[in-house]
Amino acid sequence: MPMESEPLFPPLARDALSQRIARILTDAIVSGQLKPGDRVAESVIARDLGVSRAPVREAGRLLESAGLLVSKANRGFFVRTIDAEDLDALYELRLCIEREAAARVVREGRLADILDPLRALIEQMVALSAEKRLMHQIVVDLQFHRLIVETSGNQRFLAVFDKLASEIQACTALIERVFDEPGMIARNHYLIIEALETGDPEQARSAMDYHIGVARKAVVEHFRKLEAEGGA
Amino acid sequence: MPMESEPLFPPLARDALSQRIARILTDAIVSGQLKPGDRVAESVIARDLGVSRAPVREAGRLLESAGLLVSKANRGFFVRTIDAEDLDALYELRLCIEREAAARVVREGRLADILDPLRALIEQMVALSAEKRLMHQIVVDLQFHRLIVETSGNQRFLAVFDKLASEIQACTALIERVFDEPGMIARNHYLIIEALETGDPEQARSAMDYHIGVARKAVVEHFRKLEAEGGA
DNA sequence: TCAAGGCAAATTGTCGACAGACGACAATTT
DNA sequence: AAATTGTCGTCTGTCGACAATTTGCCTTGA
Repeated sequence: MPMESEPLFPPLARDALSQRIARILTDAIVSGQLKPGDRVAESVIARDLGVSRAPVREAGRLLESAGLLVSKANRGFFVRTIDAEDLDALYELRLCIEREAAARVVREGRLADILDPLRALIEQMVALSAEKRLMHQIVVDLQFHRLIVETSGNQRFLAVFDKLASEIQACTALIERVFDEPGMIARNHYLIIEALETGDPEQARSAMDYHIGVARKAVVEHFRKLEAEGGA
Repeated sequence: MPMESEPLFPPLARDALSQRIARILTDAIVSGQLKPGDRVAESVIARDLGVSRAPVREAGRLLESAGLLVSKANRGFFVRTIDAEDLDALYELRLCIEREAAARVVREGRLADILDPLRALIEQMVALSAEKRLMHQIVVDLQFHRLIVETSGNQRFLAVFDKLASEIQACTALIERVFDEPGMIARNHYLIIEALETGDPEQARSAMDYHIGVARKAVVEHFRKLEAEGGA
């Protein structure tokens, strides 16, 4: 007899145009087709896609709350611009969350559940780094961190992280290659695992502090340079 | 000669319909007219208010990203339910943010800018506490904390705090009177100010830790009791 | 009596249309 | 020539209508 708890056919995601449209727009932003500050007019998108404006609008709101778009009254949506200061604030928030999440994972003894997946993700990163596929590497990087936050068991942490992650990913096209010391970033993640393995929440916390601190400094500096040259 | 930096006429904020509707719904939720789990049907609201469904929908999305509503596909909006575990996670997140914000305020020497307003807010709280106007007191309480987060200068912190605050406020109708030791909560805020005045970020951090920790425990316990008796 | 299936009401998802708001450019004044 | 005002096209905010989906009820059959 069939277990009804195991859906043989997942719900055939016809969940609505709006979600599909949101994905299309997201891809366009992440891939750099749409650049920060670009206007995203409902009517234009709707015409192009051959749908009415309603689902486009819906998708816009979705991406707005994801932090990828901003809307001005009576003017519609624009791709969110982000400056170095903003990025710095973002990373500081990320720090607060992940620091605590790492400590929680250790404290509640959940580390064993995810050690293997974490290691697998690092290996993926190393491989991608060797192939110079930075954008893809960043995705896996975020998956690594997400897994830790998810395992912390605090749903709120995860929600905030996901929002931050989507914004970070949206910057990928701008980041290009921040630092390319081959496989360095990837391998640095082993330090996090080691700290987690000590079983000491405080060490987990400070390892995460350090790791994110490094990324923060690198990314923010990179952005400051971009602003200095291309800046208004 | 007129200073053009001083606008004689402020921008005549004529919020869109959707914003007004969002406010109406928010009030209904905060005041307890709409209870957690209640259905909020677009069509019904639209009929009642005498507008079309579009702005109601918009308002729904707004409150969804504020965390007051949730939406199920093809089923519409429902007032968000919140359980003790969820509240606990919420307070843990709040802790992470405010702890760091307090430290930042001290570190960047911004305390002097807000000492007076903070004291004024505490006095308001004391007064409201004496009048047993708990719901109003909570609003002022949140303003106190918001001012600190705002002054920290990290926009991300503020954004997250505002979202959390709106959810906390939405629970007010359920919290009723958690603990009523007259003026106790209000006066406890002086401890925070004292810690901030030491100029030591670490003390600021731990004062905030303690303060929010107390609130967290009280609120969560209160909720557990509610669940135990009224629980499904 | 109860389960299965189907029908009807209600509600959301989507659409095309219209009026008002905004930005850009042209016309006008100083 | 610079600044102000008038005009126009484009886009959003809102609307009413239709299609698709869900839910609860009612019928039907064992």
